Amino acid sequence: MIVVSTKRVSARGRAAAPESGNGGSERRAELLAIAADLFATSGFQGTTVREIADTAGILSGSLYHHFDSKDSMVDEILREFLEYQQKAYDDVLRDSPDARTAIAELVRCSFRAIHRYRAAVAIFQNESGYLTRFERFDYLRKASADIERTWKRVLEDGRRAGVFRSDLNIKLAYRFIRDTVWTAVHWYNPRGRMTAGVIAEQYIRFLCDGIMAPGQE
Amino acid sequence: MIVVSTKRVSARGRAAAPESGNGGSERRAELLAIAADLFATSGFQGTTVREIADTAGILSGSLYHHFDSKDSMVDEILREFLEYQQKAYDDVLRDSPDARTAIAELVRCSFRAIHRYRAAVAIFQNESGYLTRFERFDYLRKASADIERTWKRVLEDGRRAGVFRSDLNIKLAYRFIRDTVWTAVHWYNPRGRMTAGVIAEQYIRFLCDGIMAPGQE
Amino acid sequence: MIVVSTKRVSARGRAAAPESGNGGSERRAELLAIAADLFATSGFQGTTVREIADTAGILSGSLYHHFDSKDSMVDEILREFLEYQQKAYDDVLRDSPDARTAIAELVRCSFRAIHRYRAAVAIFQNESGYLTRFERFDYLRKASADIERTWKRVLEDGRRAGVFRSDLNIKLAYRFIRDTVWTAVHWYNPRGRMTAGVIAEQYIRFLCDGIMAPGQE
Amino acid sequence: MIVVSTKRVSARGRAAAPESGNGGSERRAELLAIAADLFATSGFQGTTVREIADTAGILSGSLYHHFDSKDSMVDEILREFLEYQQKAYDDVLRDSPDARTAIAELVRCSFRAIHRYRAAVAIFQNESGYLTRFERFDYLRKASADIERTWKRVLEDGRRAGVFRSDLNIKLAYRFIRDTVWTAVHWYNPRGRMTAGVIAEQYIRFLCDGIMAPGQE
DNA sequence: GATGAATGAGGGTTCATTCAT
DNA sequence: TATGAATGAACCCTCATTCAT
Repeated sequence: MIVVSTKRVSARGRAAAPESGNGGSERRAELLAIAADLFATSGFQGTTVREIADTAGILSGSLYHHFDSKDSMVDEILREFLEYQQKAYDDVLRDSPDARTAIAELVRCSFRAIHRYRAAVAIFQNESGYLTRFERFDYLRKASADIERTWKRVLEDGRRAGVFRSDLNIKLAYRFIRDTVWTAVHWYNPRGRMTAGVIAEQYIRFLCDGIMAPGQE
Repeated sequence: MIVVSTKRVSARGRAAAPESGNGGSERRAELLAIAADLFATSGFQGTTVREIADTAGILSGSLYHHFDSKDSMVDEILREFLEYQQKAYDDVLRDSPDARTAIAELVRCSFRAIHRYRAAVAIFQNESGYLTRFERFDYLRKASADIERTWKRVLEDGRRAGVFRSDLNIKLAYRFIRDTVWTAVHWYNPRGRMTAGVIAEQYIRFLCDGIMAPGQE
Repeated sequence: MIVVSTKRVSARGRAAAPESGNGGSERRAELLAIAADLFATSGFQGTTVREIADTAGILSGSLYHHFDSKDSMVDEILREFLEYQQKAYDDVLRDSPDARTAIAELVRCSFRAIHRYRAAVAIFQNESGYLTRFERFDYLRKASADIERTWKRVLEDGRRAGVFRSDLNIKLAYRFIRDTVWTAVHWYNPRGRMTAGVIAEQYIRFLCDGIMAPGQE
Repeated sequence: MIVVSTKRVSARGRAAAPESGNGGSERRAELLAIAADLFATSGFQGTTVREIADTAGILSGSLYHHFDSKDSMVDEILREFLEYQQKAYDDVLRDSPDARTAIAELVRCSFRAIHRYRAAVAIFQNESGYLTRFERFDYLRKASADIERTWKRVLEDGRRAGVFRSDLNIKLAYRFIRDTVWTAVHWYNPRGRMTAGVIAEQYIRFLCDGIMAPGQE
């Protein structure tokens, strides 16, 4: 019998290449989608490998033909999202003519991610704290830092250029925006009447102009 | 000092009163504080009863002299906070002369809660989804609805009175505010330079006026 | 071979079907027999899941691959026996030409059960009181009532027909017989010289004629 | 401070003399009665020390001022009953003019015990098997043997004297009688219409003459 | 006599994971 | 690829018992 993959990996070690070279198989993708939804809904720790398997209609042991471990599953889910997200943010930075546009584009782009990678975004929000306890997920910290840098750069540029208030507390503004935008993933309904795009526009308005009526102050 | 709720019976295991235990003792309060911190930091499921006991310097079994169960602990932690919070919100509604003031007071009052009940607020944010799976924690849903009603009433009043923009989407505005305010609990540092009060004022400013410089639009 | 009952849901913990497990496997039957013996010998509460597993040569956790819980094990053990027993009693009622024959057949049939389902009979005797505290085991009460009805019907028929003494206290006679017959399970030795059949005949004689020598009174 | 009693006793050791010399205090007797009832109803293992204490209105730790251990409680309960019972049986043996009378008296005397020491009798029936695993309760085996010897002697005498059937299987007859008589403790109701005395007479009739109508056979 | 806090061993159960088939 | 049986560690909780106050 020819041994193809090794997948030894003492728990929480690095990701041993799953089955035959890459993550291509469709079954894999299905399983990953199922896992992502469950992780997003019930939490990573709150989801058992058996639940994933049950939902997929197989036995829990069979999942290990596709993935090394539960950790590998989140890992893959998160990496895919983060790769997309970093590229998207970079594009915004490159293409925006001014800070006003850039901020708006970052918001739009974030809501697009919420739409496309809903489960992954939720997991990133909820489980980063837990996962970064393990070396394997150190990259989550780096990803957060990258995201933070992107937003702060735009905010600083805008303040310097007189687009944003001169007394703007960058750190606080960043947190304000980040929290309200990303937390939206928890209630966003992809099949609801409010599309991600519509919500994004409203949020941009909130962020830029606040909620007061003109003339009120 | 707030009077705790204590063992209201109901699902997830009969709540047999632990021997002699009651709501009074100081030890109880200590243990509860330890548990709250751990739940906030590591999640409810991510915290083991042994960890709580270890941190308290006793054996895990000894915890059950004071509490019926792990569930009872979160229950008590959450009830204390919610009781405080509901009263605080009611006071704001009663005492605010206009919507502008009311919104500002709600924000201040929320940040005071974040300061005083940091762990409980974090738990309420993070674990409501999980806990409301169990009958015993149905009241969390009700509490969320109460909070929502409070904010929305103020927003509607303000819009009607012409204080807030006439095209304000109440539902969306509520979520925008709620998410950014309450999520702050995750990074708020009670010993940091930015006090809860200072953050509150800045957030009020963001919410009311946005981040744009005057004249920009 | 009797078809087992298997996980009918109901109280005392949700009965989540163990992975893949079903009513068919031989391993299951082995494990059930081991558990039954231990429950009969040491009591249900007096038997630990670890003891069952040790006796079976596996780890305690592995039992849960086959059964939902300790409760499920007794449940299955008892249901199999009761199903058999009810059918057997019904057959006697249907086939007996007169009360004398019927009583004798009921005794024989009970001793056959003691022989075939020794452990289950002992558990039914010893643990019904404890188990019926839980909703899940309500059916034990019903089973007892069915058995009682069967015997009493025969006793009443016989008294009416003049086969049994006209002053026979049915209720007391039933208890007298039931207690002496079923309690025999505690000392009956399936490999002893006295077979179940022999004991049954002697017991029939005791019941019908007493122990006095003819002419004595 | 004057140390009066030692009560060290490594678990399941011999009974260290309880408090100041004897078992006289009334509180003791109350507590013992409570424990006996619970042991009889819920089993020895099925009764927790805390339940006993709760029923008595004290904390579980406080029980240990009266008794060395849970074991000591059953021990005392059983010893009192057995002492009474042995004396009673001896009296019967001494005073009965013939086997017929002796058997009847043994039955009456057993039902008197069931009435007076109901809980103890039930415990002796149900828990002997478990308790005799421990050295401390070896005397239970001896007590059973004594009881057996008493009955068998009467049965043998009666058979030899032609009072009982000449083909009587002594061993089986003993078990038949013992089981039916002692098991009655499980349903006997001291406040019911059927007094222990009445039941005894009926049982004597069953034992001696059986249930058949005269002339039937 | 009683309390209240704690111990320490053990109970039933869960769950990620392994592996022969 | 999947199954089914098993592992082993950990989890929440129980309970008899101890002991300072």
